[in-house]
Amino acid sequence: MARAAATFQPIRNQNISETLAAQIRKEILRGTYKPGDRLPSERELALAFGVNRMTVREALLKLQALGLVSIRQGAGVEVQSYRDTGKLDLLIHLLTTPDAEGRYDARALLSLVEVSRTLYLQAVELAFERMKPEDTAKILELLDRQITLVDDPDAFARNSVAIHKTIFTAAHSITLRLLFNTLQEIFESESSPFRAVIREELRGVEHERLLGWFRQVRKCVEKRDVAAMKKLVETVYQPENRRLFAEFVAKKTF
Amino acid sequence: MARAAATFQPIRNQNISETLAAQIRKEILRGTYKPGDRLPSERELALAFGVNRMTVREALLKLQALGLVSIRQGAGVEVQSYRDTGKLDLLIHLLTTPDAEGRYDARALLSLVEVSRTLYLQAVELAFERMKPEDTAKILELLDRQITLVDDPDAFARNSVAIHKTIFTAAHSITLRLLFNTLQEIFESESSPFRAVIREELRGVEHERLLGWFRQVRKCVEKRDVAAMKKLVETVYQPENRRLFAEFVAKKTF
DNA sequence: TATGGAAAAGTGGTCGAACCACCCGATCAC
DNA sequence: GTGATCGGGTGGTTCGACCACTTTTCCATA
Repeated sequence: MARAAATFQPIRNQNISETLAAQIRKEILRGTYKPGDRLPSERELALAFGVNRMTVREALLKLQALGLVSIRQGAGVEVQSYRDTGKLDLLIHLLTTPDAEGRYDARALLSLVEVSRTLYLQAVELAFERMKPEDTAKILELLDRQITLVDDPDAFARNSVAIHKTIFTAAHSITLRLLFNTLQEIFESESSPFRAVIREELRGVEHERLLGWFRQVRKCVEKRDVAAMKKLVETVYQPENRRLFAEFVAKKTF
Repeated sequence: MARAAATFQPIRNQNISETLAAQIRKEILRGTYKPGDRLPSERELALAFGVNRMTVREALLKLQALGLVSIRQGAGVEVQSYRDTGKLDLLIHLLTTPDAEGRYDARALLSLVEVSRTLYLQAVELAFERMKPEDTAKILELLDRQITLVDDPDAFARNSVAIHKTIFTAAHSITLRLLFNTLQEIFESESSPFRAVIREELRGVEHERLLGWFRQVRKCVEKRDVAAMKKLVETVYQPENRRLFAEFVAKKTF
């Protein structure tokens, strides 16, 4: 009954427009189309892909929402420099799309970790200040569950995301919450190097040390000890715990 | 020649689909449709608005991208709780859409200021560590220009955004850059209470004090003095400089 | 009576063709 | 050179139809 379900989840309905968007997005991020270039017209793309123009339109609108292209009636679809106009939703694609040489951008991943650390520290600070009894209860419950999951990497990762989400929720800051929602898919995505690096690093940590860390977190939450909690968070980001990550970044791409 | 242009910029092409999206979005944020409710079918909406179903589809896709609704083939369009699924792009709409009683959400604005402060401090820290000669030059140039604009609130605000953008760029962190891009429209939006509050607060500050602040910033940039710079940034967020803002927030909504 | 499953109705997804609104470059008249 | 005009190409919108999927209904069956 309480046993975790088998987590079926293979099927995914491949929207044609989403498939198209992914394909074009990939070409742009790989550099096939450079900023300033004009994409083929909707009619040409429809012909080339063998789909209806409406479907192409929907795909292009998605790229526009990401800030990858600008669409102007009369003029065509122009590729933009994503550094100048890209939205945060683009980040997951930057992390999961290899460049022309098949390598992933390690500096992008580093920048995400840097910002995550900052946001996490702020979330902790606000949460410990504002959280309500039900918030505390839920965090404690998830922490207790986390300790039982050290042997199941996937369940561990999922519960970990749930803990973070609860902390961000407890901060009662809509901006932080929306930010978390936007970044969440990166943490959850299987194809994201983020998950891969985390999993690899966890492999090198002894169970007992990991359990100890979570027990300490639990104490902090119970006592509402912000300072101690922040220190605990910081330890996660300390260089000695980021060995593999540092190696990746040292190579710039991986 | 070097005189600032008159900054014409009124015209804006109102896509029908964007107009539709705005209208439906407004109803959702006002609470006319609550999480779990189903929106009228695409055919019904098309009939009601007197437009084609395709146009309705595009509007709904935009709302889906914001995380406001979930669309499933066969089932309809379901309104979601934006706290759980909303993306960061939704924030500007939360700030600019009044509730059923015509008031704006001051807590949302407060949360944005809190997060902005944190991100800004991190951007400064990274920028001062990584910025290249051309970054420094551009920042100094914009700072010099800023000092000449104290009498023109609009130009002042615009140049201010440009300065922030350059600092975020100098941080050479793609995550921070995309984050800035996503939040930028809030800072620039005329209909955003953000601009209104900033303008109101600036009105109460003596020119000489404002100029002094920017001169100090300039020195920090020249000497790459991170600590001093961060202190300067902090002064902006100190309570005594947030009087009006605090009053707004105290009323919860305004 | 409870259950399983087929049928029906309603939903979003895709299609094709046509027309409208707009941008841009070529051409022309001055 | 300058400005106006025009035509071709682009995205924006419309229409009507069909496909794929979900939900509901309801009937045959155990």
